[in-house]
Amino acid sequence: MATIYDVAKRTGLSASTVARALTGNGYCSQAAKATILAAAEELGYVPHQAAKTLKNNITKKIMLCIPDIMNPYYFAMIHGATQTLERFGYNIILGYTMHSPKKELEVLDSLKGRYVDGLIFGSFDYTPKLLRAIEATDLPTVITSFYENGENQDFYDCVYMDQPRAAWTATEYCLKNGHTRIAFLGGDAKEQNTKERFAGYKKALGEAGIPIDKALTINADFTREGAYHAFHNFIQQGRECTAVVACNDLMGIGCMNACQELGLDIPGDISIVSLDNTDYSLCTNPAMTSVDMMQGQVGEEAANFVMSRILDKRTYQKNMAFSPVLVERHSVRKLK
Amino acid sequence: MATIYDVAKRTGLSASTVARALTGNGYCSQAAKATILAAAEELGYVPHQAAKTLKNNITKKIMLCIPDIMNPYYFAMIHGATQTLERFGYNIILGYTMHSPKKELEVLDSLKGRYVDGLIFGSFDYTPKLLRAIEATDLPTVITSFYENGENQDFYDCVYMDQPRAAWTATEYCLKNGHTRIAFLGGDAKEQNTKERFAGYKKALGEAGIPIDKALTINADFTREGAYHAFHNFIQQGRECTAVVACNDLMGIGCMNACQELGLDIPGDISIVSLDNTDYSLCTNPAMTSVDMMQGQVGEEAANFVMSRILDKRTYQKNMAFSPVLVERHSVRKLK
DNA sequence: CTGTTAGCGCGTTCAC
DNA sequence: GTGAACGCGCTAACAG
Repeated sequence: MATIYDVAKRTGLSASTVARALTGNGYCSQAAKATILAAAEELGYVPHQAAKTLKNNITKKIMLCIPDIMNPYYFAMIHGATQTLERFGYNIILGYTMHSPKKELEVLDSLKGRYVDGLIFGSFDYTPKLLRAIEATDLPTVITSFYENGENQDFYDCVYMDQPRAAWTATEYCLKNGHTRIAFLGGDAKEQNTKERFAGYKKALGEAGIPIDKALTINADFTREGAYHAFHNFIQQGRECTAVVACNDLMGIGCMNACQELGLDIPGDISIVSLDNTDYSLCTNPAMTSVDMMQGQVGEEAANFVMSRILDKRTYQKNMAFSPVLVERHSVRKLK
Repeated sequence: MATIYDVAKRTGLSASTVARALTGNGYCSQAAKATILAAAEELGYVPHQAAKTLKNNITKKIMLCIPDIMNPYYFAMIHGATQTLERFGYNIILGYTMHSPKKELEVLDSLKGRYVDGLIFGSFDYTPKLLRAIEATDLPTVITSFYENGENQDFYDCVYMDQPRAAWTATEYCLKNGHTRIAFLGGDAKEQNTKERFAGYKKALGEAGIPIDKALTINADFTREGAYHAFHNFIQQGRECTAVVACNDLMGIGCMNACQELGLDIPGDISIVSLDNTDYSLCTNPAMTSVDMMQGQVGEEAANFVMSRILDKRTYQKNMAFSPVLVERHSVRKLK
């Protein structure tokens, strides 16, 4: 690999002149610059990243940390973030926490080696402990949920979908179509994610004057299989509902699978609305009505937010919430 | 950030003793080691990655380059590679070539900055030019297709699914079930990927003594929408087939969408087999028979192959082909 | 067993 | 305008 010293030797100039010519910082005659550029080209000179980093502490890399690589929910986010960061000449390092709090802390700990300039972090469940670990990295950070730390909030931004509103939108749509017995199909009730979505569901029912029926709350695990079994049980226990709000597309599909097996028609017998609006909702038959969570935009803005912290050295907090958009398809029956 | 010098000062020992204690290379008394470890812990010392890299030229990063982030086909591959590399303490840097030859060359060129130790590269279309660009990176490389360069093959490995065999398997399955008018739904006929799959389709028909009918070849673009329109046209032009071999799940689903809209029953009127076996094939109704391309294993082995080039300094070529496995579901009618 | 020294490649002083 | 010199943090060679 050619270094600036090779270029210096070739041109008869010194290494520091070469450095100035190449970076554009400091004085350098036009003539010298031209010969240097030509020589660099000839030698195939490319600056050594590690040497630059050691000098300026700039890695040109951002870690994007997500709970689950196989979940299509995150595809659009990765896409959006990648596209935006590329314009800044930044690369993404993928972090993968496998839905495990322990793994999250491990990944964050490894970041202390300063091999990235910033962090975009997605989790199902923010805790004070997690936030402390994020703060300890001392990295410009954006989290993809809204979370109030209580104390110091300035070290991270929130770019997120308004989760309660998304669930509210789905529930409200069922109500508007005349449904009153609406089941909620969520994940672990203790995780922030499910809590927020449940809150939106509850709010919509409350506004319609319908009390919460605990028997209509189903807790699964955000997977198709999990939801399939959970909904199968639900029906076999004799529970009755005319509509289901599923907390993600995967669970919406699991629910559909169960209905098909049990001979229940969709939307004739059971209506389904899910959250996410990934491509999965186009694959089902009938196509599934789903609430778009705009993960592409979340990824883009999250990237813009980290970059503004890095480039403009912003040190105060900025948050940005997106509002969900319901995409109507054919999985909900109009009762009125 | 604490450095070894901070630890040295704290313990009253020299920086090199600290380095030896921390890396485990070279002599260091147990007593010294204990105090050093304790001090390092206290100070929250973490080695600076860039400094290490500058010294040993080891980045502990692999670039994984794929054509399309939104395509679920690649997610199992990312997953497999990530899991394997993690065991080696390696991270993935995501490269995204957007299905564009120009972008591929750009990404490869950027790699000359030596910010990764190895490369796993996926493309739809390998060309001599592309291979030359890969060779120019001078990086241990695995490509996820089989491609014969003609000249120097030693600088890269191939870890791949046997594509012709995958298409052969799908076609053979239709034949075995009594179908004879079988359409081929592929991508751009000029790209290696579609060519290989078409070859398998052709071989299966040939073995059954059925001539290729050009009218039954449909060229779309590997997307759901593209396949939807292409198949819609196909039917409206009055072309007739009893089965379709779709080159990926997305196109299989597009084909299903078209059938549903045209009032064609699946599998009653049209049978569909696709390649990929992503989670998408479980979302449809009926569930889609699909050929598993084992992308998870491809990702894992590709990672193992790069690592063996890096760690064991292997310089000769190794290739590995996987054989596809058909996963039978309910989208194909048994005519006999 | 430990400390001194030098260098990885680059960028930024500071003299000239 | 340009070059010499130094340091980012770490490691390896050598000397003690």
